[in-house]
Amino acid sequence: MMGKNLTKRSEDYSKWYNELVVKADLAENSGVRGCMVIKPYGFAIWEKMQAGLDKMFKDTGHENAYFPLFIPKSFLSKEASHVEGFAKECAVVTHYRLKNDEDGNGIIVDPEARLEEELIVRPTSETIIWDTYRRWIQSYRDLPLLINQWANVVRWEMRTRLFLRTAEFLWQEGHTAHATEKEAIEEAELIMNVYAEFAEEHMAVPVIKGVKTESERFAGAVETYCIEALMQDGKALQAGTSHFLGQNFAKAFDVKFANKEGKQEHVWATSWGVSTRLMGALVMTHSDDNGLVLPPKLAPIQVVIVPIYKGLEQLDAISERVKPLVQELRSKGISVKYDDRDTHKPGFKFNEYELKGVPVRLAIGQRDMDNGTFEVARRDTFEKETVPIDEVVSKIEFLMEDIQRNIFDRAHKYREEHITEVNSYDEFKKLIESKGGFISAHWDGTNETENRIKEETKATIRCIPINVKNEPGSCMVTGKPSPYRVLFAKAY
RNA sequence: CGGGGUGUAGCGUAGCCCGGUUAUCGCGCCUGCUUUGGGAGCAGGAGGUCGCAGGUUCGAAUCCUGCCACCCCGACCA
Repeated sequence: MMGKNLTKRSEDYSKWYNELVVKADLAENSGVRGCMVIKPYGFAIWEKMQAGLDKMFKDTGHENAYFPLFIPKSFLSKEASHVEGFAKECAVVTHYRLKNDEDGNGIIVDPEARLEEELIVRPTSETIIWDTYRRWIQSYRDLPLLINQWANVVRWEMRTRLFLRTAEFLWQEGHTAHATEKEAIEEAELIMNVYAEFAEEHMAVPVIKGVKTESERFAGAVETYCIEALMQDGKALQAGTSHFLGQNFAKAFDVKFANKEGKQEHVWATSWGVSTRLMGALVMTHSDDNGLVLPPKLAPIQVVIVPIYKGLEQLDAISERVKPLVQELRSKGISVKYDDRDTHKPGFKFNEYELKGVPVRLAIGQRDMDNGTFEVARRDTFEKETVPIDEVVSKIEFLMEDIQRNIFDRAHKYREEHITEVNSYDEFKKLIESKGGFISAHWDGTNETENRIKEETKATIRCIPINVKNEPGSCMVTGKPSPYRVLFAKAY
């Protein structure tokens, strides 16, 4: 089944999901158009992501709240570019009742039960939140308002992809209100940095921080900050966005506050979000042909212990030796599974936990019982080592750090090797089709050129990197002046 | 939404063009014995509204119509 060289061949991305991810038991298609079922093991990874992000939000002064799933249609149309961006992909609730059909067609929508105003299933919550904020904000003393919500949203996409673009997805969306423009911009930048830190420190996924060009910007934003990751097949993935919304929503929803001088001003806003798409990023960054490779910080099971035995007597003896080790590891906050199922052979279990990406595997059989050792195997490099019992805990503590660091370094090296500077459009076209990855090139700053490149090569400007160095040059397409290089890639 | 493709047991599939016994095979599942340091072997067994609804026909998995879902390409997008 496995071993089909998925990592190098996944320009056919469905291989990732239909063979690798699903067989690793993370998720499956639900049969509802474009929706997925996230299975327990996959959801456990998401819960760890949630916990990590949530702590970072709270540490930076944010609070959680919850807003309604349904948005009155009229709300959505208040911010012009916002509605334009989302109108084409909204699920709409028009009725509130079913009934038995008199002509025997079973249950039908009761035509009598039409809503006076249709409700939109939220594609994002800016509108309903800003309608609420209007009532919550009166004075500069009410600011800043720093709120996040964990929720599901629905976007009726024409085409869906497991994890990367499902019709319904789980995410967090932050919505903040500030007294000054400067403070709001700082908030948007802060969150971009939080996202980048989470991606790199927790997910071990290296990202490039940057801002979007006008055409890639969020509907209703003045500036969109983003983190961009590179997958093993050479395609880029937008992993998170943070938007400076200016006063667009404040004006559309009439959210004003009295400043210290008693004058009414519109507030300045941000919104930001990451979604279950991060699960896709995690899988497509680290996995190999044997299945998932999970960073220890996000692995639901960090250490699995597999006994190798003949007969229940041996199993009992092994269990006795394993028990105190499990206790000690748990007391150190390491999640351990002792798999003493008698229904599967050790070899089967080895493969199963590799498929699931468990970072460290311990095996113990008669040989180890006699020698007072465990066999310690790491998922990222497949290295195996025999370790004396009293060194096992420190070995595992070392591996938790080392695997986390190693898979980041590996992904980072790959990413660095796939950022190519290019000075001619011919070279650009060649590279985007062959090597892929990010291409750093000069662009004249116009929509027209960006669109032309997209039409001719399918590559888009992923971002203008935040730490871009001034390097005047000329646009690879038009030859017009360009102040710095931007990053292009084919993207998911 | 446009083009192409698919839907048969939990999973993967043969059969469909050219309608005709009891719908094929593998994995998985159940029972028993032997196994257990890298996905076990043998023997026996269970499991099917052939995506859904109509139609043609003596007879439909197979032909026709409609619908639904999924996959690929395009447009769109976290």
